[in-house]
Amino acid sequence: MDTPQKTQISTPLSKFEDSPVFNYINSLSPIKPVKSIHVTQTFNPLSFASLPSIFTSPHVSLHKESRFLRSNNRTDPSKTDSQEGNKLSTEEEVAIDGAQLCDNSAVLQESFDPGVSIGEASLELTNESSRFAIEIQSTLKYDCGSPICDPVAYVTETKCGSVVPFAQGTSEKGVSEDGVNLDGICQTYQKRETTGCDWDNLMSDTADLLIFSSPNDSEAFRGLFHKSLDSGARFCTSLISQFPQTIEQQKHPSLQTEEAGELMTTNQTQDIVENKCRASSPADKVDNESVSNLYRGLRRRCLDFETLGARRLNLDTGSNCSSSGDKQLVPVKPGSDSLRCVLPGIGLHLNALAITPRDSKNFKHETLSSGTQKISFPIPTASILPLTTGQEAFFESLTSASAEREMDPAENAVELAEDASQASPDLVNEEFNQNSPKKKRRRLESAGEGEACKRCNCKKSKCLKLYCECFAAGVYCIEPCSCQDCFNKPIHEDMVLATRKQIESRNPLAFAPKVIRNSDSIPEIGDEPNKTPASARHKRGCNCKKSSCLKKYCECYQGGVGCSINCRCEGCKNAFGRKDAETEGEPEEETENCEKSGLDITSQKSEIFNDEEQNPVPALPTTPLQLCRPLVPLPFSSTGKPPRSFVTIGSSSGLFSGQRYAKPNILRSQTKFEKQFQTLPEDEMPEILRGSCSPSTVIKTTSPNSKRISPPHYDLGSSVSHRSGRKLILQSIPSFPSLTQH
DNA sequence: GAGTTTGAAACT
DNA sequence: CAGTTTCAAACTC
Repeated sequence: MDTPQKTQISTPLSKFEDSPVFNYINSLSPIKPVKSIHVTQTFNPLSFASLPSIFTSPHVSLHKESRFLRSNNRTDPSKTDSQEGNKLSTEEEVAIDGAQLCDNSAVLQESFDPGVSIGEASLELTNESSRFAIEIQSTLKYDCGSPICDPVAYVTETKCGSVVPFAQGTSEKGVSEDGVNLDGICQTYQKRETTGCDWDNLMSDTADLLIFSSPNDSEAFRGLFHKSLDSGARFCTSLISQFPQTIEQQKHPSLQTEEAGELMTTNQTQDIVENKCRASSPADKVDNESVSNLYRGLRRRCLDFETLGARRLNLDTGSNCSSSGDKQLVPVKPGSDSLRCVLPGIGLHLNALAITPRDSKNFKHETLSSGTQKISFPIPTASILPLTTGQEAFFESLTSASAEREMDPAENAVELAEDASQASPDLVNEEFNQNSPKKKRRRLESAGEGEACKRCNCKKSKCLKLYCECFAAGVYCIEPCSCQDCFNKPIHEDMVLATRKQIESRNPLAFAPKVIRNSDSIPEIGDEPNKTPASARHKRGCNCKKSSCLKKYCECYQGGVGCSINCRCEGCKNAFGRKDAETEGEPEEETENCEKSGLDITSQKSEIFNDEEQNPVPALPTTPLQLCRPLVPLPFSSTGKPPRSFVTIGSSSGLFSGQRYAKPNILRSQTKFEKQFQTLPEDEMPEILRGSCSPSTVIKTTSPNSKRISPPHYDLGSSVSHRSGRKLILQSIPSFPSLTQH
């Protein structure tokens, strides 16, 4: 019955150790560090089979999942207690949650405590990571199929004294099985329960949000990674700090450090819960839930960071978060895409920068298709890493998994548009799976044809007409091009510029992106269903007659956007959004917007952006984002090159960020257009906003500033769902304080 | 890899 | 603006 861990770790519980319930719980599962693999599993059920034995059971996930589900159900009397099979009652689970919270705090403390031993820290972290993964899984509701639960482990591991009460609280009905003091128990229990419930509810309720949020998290990770020295913990801390610190600070004024911040996460939550519990009114409970949800979302993010931080800790013995796990970062690194195609001397046009969901899509596609890859991924990584400890590997895998996770959720829930960030995953994937032909192919594509690295095959146009993709994209032809008699080279700059000028004179928007994408709304081109981002449309529309807008012949389709009223296509079946669908209910605002944007100089029809309408696929009710997204299979498969000219409008997206690419010679004439487009983001923004929802599609890792509006009804959730983790946090912050004050 | 299909670009 | 031609990508075999 007594696990070694229990003896060692659960000192505070001594009082309650004797309780049958407690013992029972302890007996259920020895504490085991959970491997990050779970995360992967979470997003890819298929991968379960391939899980290495190394990792502790998927059961945990199952348990957690069930746990969350239950929590959800809790509100709903008709909850299904498949979990009853798990020997832990709901209350127990609640207790576990509470324990978990405590554990988290403890873990955090320890992990960031300089004095803490690495091994210990890593263990803690591992658990945390596992939890995190589990939670994610739960959110996704993947059924792991295993009843086994680690929740116990939480209890056992819990270093918080609070755990005890929580365990006691297991008697939800107020009856203490142990005979423990009911008063204390009840109170504690209520707190715990609330906490647990809230968390659970949050998890389950916000499953959608989570899905979306994870990308955000990923972004956050990326951000962290980018800040090589910045620790994830710090990031988390900052996030946390934004939260109603008041409460926590009041209690822990001294907590200013990262550690404190993390602690605050849990502590605050508890405090809030406490307060809520004290307020017995149902209304309060509701509020509490929302608050807790907020916390939860926060916590989730924090966990990610925490994990990272932990990982760092492992890597950097002694130095907290001093250095970020580069390995993780590398894969996640948003800028990776840029690396691919950066070719010195080659100018990059806005169009070129514009898009490129494809790579990322491909990446996703591959990953999804082969569940094993994801799973295997962590292992190789671990092996690659110098890390000797399994935990290290674990962290590594976790990290990578988290990175993938970002993408997966998006895919699963809805097709999220891809960003540069995704491209990076692509790289990662490639790195780890170089063996597969697909990857190779992709690599070639990305390397040679990537957005910035278009390759043309012109024979008669001399690459000085829009026929030439390179030219159209505003880039010089480069080695990979198979063009003949090419004049689109720096050597012929004058000619190129002159030609461009000529073309522009004929059509000022000739070099403008054909598809304007909101950075946030980039549709995924992968195999997943897509939706057209509300803000993204082909400016001029297509004219397809035979392809039904289902092939790349269609510029709209190629661009990953739905057809609009601007299109003159026949028999439109654009997976990203059919013309007819769009026409049915497009707001006229769009038109205004377009006109304002100046893109419509050519008197192009206004773009219509209503994903919902366009997308026949029912949106997920819970998440605003989901609502917007169409679940259309992603058209672009691995091979797709980026569409000719797409512009991602957004803070981070390629368009402007793309300028980072050296754009030496390229067509200075462009500047005019560039200016135009630069204005676009803002102009477009209204469109985005107008769109019932910004297509959750995207996760622009790089765009912290992306303008976006959270859907009206979702206070917390909406904010959470948005891509940029920071952004989300900020949004949530305002609401949060008010809630906490309750 | 060659040939066909397709639709945008260019031209009239 | 509409019709035709040119062109190169996308696609098929």
